[in-house]
Amino acid sequence: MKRDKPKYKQIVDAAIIVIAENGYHQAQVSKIAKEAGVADGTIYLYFKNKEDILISVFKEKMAIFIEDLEEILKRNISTSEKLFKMIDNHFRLLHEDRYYAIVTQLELRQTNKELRMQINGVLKEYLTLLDNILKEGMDNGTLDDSIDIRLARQMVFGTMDETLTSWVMKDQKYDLMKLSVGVHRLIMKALQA
Amino acid sequence: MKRDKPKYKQIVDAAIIVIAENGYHQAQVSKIAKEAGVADGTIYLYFKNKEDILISVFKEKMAIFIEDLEEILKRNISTSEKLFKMIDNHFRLLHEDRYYAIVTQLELRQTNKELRMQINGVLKEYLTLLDNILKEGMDNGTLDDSIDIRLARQMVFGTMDETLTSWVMKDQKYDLMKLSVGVHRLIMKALQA
Amino acid sequence: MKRDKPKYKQIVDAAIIVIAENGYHQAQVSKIAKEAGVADGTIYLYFKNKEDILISVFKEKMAIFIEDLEEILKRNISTSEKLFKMIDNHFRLLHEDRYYAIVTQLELRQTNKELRMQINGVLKEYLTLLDNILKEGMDNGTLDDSIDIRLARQMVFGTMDETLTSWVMKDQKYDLMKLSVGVHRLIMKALQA
Amino acid sequence: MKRDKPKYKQIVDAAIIVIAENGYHQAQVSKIAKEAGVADGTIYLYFKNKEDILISVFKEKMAIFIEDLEEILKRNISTSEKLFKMIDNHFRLLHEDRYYAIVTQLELRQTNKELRMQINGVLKEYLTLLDNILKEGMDNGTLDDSIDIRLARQMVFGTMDETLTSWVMKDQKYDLMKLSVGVHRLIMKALQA
DNA sequence: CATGAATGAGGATTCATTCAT
DNA sequence: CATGAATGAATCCTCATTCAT
Repeated sequence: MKRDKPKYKQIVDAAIIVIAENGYHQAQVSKIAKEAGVADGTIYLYFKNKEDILISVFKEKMAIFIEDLEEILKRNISTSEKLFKMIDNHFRLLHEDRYYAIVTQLELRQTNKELRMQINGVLKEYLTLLDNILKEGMDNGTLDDSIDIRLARQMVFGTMDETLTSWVMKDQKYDLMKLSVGVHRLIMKALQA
Repeated sequence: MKRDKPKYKQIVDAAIIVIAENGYHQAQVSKIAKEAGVADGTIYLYFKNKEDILISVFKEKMAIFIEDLEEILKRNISTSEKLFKMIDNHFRLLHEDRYYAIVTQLELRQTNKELRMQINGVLKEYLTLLDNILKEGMDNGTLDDSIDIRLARQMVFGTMDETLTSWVMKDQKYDLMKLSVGVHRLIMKALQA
Repeated sequence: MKRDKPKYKQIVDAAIIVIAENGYHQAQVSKIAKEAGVADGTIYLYFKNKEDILISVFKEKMAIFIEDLEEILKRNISTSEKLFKMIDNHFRLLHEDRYYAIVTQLELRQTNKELRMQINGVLKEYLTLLDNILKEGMDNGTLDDSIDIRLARQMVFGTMDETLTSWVMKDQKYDLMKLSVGVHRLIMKALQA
Repeated sequence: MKRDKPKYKQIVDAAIIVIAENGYHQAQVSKIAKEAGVADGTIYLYFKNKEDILISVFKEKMAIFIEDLEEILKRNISTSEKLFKMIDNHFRLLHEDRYYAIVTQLELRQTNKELRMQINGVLKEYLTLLDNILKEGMDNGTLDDSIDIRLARQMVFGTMDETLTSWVMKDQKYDLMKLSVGVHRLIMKALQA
């Protein structure tokens, strides 16, 4: 499996750094190769083309988000706590990797429609898990089941996304981790039964 | 004033159509010029460069959003009603101009960081008016004044934005106008005192 | 019409020189542009792509061959004389343009199959005129009408082509024009009734 | 001797197949290696470089042409019969190996000037044998000794070559072997005393 | 004011060849 | 002898912008 080889990871990590530091449009393949410490041509032994690198950047990291969220879902805790853990973990993962935060919140959105469609496909899995928490909450009486599930999801994700993008655009100057409590409280107030 | 001349408006309108129909990356200056019925060079008599056209596209339309919102703020109605009018009017303006909806929610986000910083500058005026509604609500006891104003704003705008983007990405297949009531109710529930 | 503009001809002429001097695979677009005294991008105002330049090189010159041959066909001279004029004129045109001789006899044959198919399409018109001379000769009793017309044509063209290629590969060191009499005599002997 | 080892032949045969099936420009070394069932690097134990493979392809087969022609020359038959046997054998060898026919008549001509010079060197030996037949014919009074020997050779080879190329380009749809009689007759008529 | 022909910088990708194992 | 992962040079084309008319 190619993605288990060390150079695969080297290149994905290099891509994140190069995109974060130079911006999406200035992230040339040769720059990524140099950062990864491999020849330009080596990139193409592991990736079909440049787009394939970008998809992989998103997928590799998103896998961690999904894995964490699946673990949270399995825990024997309340719906409210699950939502808090989701928000807090999501914020934490971006807080811990400032390069990745820039890449997902700003740079990867500059891609063409086709690439974004693929990114959305990956994102969908994450949003489905969020839907599962929301449904569970509506079923167990914690959340207001008269609220449209899609609207609820858009509110949760929209609020998180806007909060994260603002934080990144302000050069991550304030403490993101302090915000998860407030975001959770607001969301719970909006959704509770 | 250049922006009062007929060709200025011709070019801005042409840009919206060309971007919406071809996507941001396929919206060449020559295509915009052709759609506007002017020569390529004429564009540069009215705009500094291509970025300037895009900023203007955003500014011209955003002026209407701001004008409408200022009018709403002046009305002698409750804070809740003001928020509803804001959401409903915002949705309506995008609902009425499907091209502009595509351009703001999808295409204009593919621009580089610098351009988006400028767009955010324009957007800020609109968000300040939203802040004014929120402050007013907190002052008159309608809204919970323990909520951080920035967080409240991010929730309101994030929810609206996520709702609009989903609608555009689903090819505007369902009725956006029906959603304003639900969005307003959710937001009020989250923010009310 | 683009091909009437001076730059069109400039570029075609430059392409012939660059290909002849550097070889087909070393004839970069930028080299052709430099030789033509225009910017790289200007090439693409007159030609769809690099292949289009090469087709045009062949077409432009071949038009002269065809025009001349059509004129020869109309003359009130014997079949033998027509064949001689064809050979002599063909040799003369390549003799007068040493660059074009290299390009057609050596370099243009290195192209891919697709391009050669297109070149053959242009060449076909010339060979059809040759067929007309041969048919006329068979009809008026000058040439042996028991010879397969296709074979006759292949003999005439094959002999000319081999003669020309040998001359070019020997760096055009001997006098090509002296050969047309011998080639004509040999061909007439082979074909005469 | 490297060329006696089994892998040498494997690689040459693989090259013919790969070039015939994919075309010269799509015949990558890695494809040839795969077809031959060896590693890419192994190619370079038997050949100096890619060009060297192509030369060898030509040489290996041309050796058969030459061997056959030498045998024909030794026979106690007339000059006319020798010429017929040469043409008939040449056609037959290409008729029996459709891949090689494609490679020599079409694909190997797409090579650069330098490689074709080398190919011509190999071909020269064959053409010298042809010259010997022609000289013999002129000496024994069968052929017209006033014809320039080089011109005679160009006519013979040019006619054969043009006939073969046409046959290959028409996808070898008609029976090549039936053409040798006609080609021989035409050539004899042209050259006879 | 308006035109549109001309400019020229910039980058993803392929593939022959090498060399450590 | 044999392998195959790694190398890195090399090029066509687009399109925002200019400026002579």
